[in-house]
Amino acid sequence: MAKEKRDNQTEKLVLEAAMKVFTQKGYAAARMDDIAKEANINRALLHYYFRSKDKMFDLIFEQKVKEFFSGLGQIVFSDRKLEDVIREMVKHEITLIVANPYLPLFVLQELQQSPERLLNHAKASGMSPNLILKRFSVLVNDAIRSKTINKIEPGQLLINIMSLCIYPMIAKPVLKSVLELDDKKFDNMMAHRIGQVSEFILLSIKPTSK
Amino acid sequence: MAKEKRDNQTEKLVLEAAMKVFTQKGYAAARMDDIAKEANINRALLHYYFRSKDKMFDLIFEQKVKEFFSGLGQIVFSDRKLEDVIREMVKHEITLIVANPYLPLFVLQELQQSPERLLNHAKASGMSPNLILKRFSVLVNDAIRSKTINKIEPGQLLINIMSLCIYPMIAKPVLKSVLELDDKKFDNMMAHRIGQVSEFILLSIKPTSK
DNA sequence: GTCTATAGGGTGATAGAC
DNA sequence: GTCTATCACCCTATAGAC
Repeated sequence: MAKEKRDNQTEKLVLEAAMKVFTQKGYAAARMDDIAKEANINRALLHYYFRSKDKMFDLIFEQKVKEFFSGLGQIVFSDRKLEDVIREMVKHEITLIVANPYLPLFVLQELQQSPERLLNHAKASGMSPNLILKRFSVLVNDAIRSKTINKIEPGQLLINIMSLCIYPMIAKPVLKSVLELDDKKFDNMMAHRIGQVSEFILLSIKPTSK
Repeated sequence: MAKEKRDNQTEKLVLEAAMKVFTQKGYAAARMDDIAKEANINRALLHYYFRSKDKMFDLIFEQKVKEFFSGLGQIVFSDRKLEDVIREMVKHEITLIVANPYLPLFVLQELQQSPERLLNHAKASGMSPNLILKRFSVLVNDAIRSKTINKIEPGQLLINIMSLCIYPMIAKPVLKSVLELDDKKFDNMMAHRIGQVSEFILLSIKPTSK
């Protein structure tokens, strides 16, 4: 029972351990030994399941990039009006990020080293970032034309939304210190931001002269 | 002339090379050999000037944290009205970051590994992040009381400002791909954002019923 | 101050017993 | 499938000649 029930569960176990170590330390600082210990497993077994550190990393990175981008597509391509789309985007992004605190920094860090990986992986997720922008632009420009919102460049607005959702978690150590929060209070603050950020954005694009 | 004029210039040369390599690759992935080559110098010389990789790193990291935080203090403690303070903050942050593209990701990445370093270094810069927040809160709360702006939590507003300025550079590879920009156009876009972001923020906090 | 050579420790990967 | 032992390489750091 101790040594048998595992089999193909082990692979999953190892992947989770690797995910944790890679995302927290980055590729270069991650040690095969860290991953092995995290999974309560022998170092040699890692190579038995996934030939090399590189192979393991690629597997995880690809999956994480998908997580990072997918979901947005569904929201943007729904038939909701812009205001609700924005609310949904903010809620989706912040929720995802609170559940995966190390994800954004990890993805962005590794992406600097080899930016070309982005396109491949994102496309493999069935929803390219470009498509999302194109659709979002249509929504924004329609809203501008119908005077539902103020004039704003769709690309800038999209950047603003992402920034407001993602950056705070990346800067967690700074913010914890500056705002004098412990981990629990920090998470509460992030949840609180779902409403705050939506309001902040919607107030900004609301037509000035009603 | 080739081997002599250096002397104490070499130290500076090496620090610049180290800064470049460390900020681009992070501590773990940075190689002493990379730094040596970047500085056109022998590997052993690095240890002659700065005993170890760690010592070198600390020196650079401390300086970069200072860059990251200083300047904000002067702006916040000036006598300008909130609107101008915000404009100045945005301009200062984006300008600093465009000039040091790898700085934010580097600082934030290394900060995750050892968050406690933040307080020491930030305080050593003579302007603790906490002080900045305290002062900023006074400005915001005064403006709220005098109906100059809408009600908003000062901490949230500060986070928003930082997010909108810093995140885009961290996500540069993603944005270049999504917005289909080359390096030159990306820098132009960031410069363009100085005005865009200021407007975005000020519109959001502007009193609704004038 | 600057170089070459090398020590010393760590890390990814493999061989081979069970 | 799982383990121990070990190889081969890489990287930091130092010793010592010049």
